Amino acid sequence: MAQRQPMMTEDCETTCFGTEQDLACVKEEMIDDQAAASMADWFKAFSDPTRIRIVSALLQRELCVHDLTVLLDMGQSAVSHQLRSLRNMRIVKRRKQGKTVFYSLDDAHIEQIFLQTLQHIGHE
Amino acid sequence: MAQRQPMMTEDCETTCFGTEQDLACVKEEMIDDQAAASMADWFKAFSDPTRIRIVSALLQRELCVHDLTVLLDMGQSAVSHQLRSLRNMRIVKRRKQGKTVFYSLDDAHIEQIFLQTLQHIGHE
DNA sequence: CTAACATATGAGCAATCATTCATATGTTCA
DNA sequence: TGAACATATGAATGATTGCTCATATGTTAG
Repeated sequence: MAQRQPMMTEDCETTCFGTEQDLACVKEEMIDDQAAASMADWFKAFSDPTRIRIVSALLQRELCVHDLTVLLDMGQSAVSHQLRSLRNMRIVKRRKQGKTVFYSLDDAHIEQIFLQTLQHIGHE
Repeated sequence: MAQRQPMMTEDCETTCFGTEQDLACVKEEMIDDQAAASMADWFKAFSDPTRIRIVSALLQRELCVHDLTVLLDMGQSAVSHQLRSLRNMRIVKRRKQGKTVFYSLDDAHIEQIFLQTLQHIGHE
């Protein structure tokens, strides 16, 4: 625990390869905290099976909430909650028509990201 | 709550656009549950700022655990725990050299995914 | 062998999350 | 207006997560 302080000075040049300068250089190129948080949030939006399935359905066409509950075989409230977070992340948008609310994708890149990831997962 | 049963039969053709057949067709094309879970897990691996920062550092070069703790300004245990989950997801691999363990990326696609996402987040 | 070091890991804890339940809002139809 | 419907939302709850603390494992030097 108290080994952190002495490490910074000299040891690092001997134990790990690279000098302090090299480390500083890596730090310079690293993503900043805010960007890291944004990026994590973006991935987090897709980090749940229910949301993945919703996006997968909406990739095919616009759908109302009820149809999504049927497709996902889930309660209306659960679907609605997830749609809200997808909406907050600007992944999904809504269109109201009478009593019904239709949801569709709000981001042109999603299909590409989706297919790319599917392919990546595919060969495992 | 009890409105789900009657919905399935006729209402859907009137309230939401599309017939039951159309819905069945969407369901057919939807991602299956297992693939949805895999995909969610993959995204989950990148859904935390600490892991994003680790990957960001490793994108530049191989690094030992200690150097990562310095770069991230975090406790050794926290970094080690996150490295383990990245390792379990095959995002990161390790190479042992004496006392030191060096980590590096284990997936060629990560840089592409990373840059693509950064670009996506960028214009907001 | 022992001491110092580098990393890994299990338990505990606070925070976040996904779902359910109950209810609210808003729309259409009679 | 009132009833039925479609969706949204707040509270409660169980599960998961990310971190800390303490300690274990493994390595090297003396």
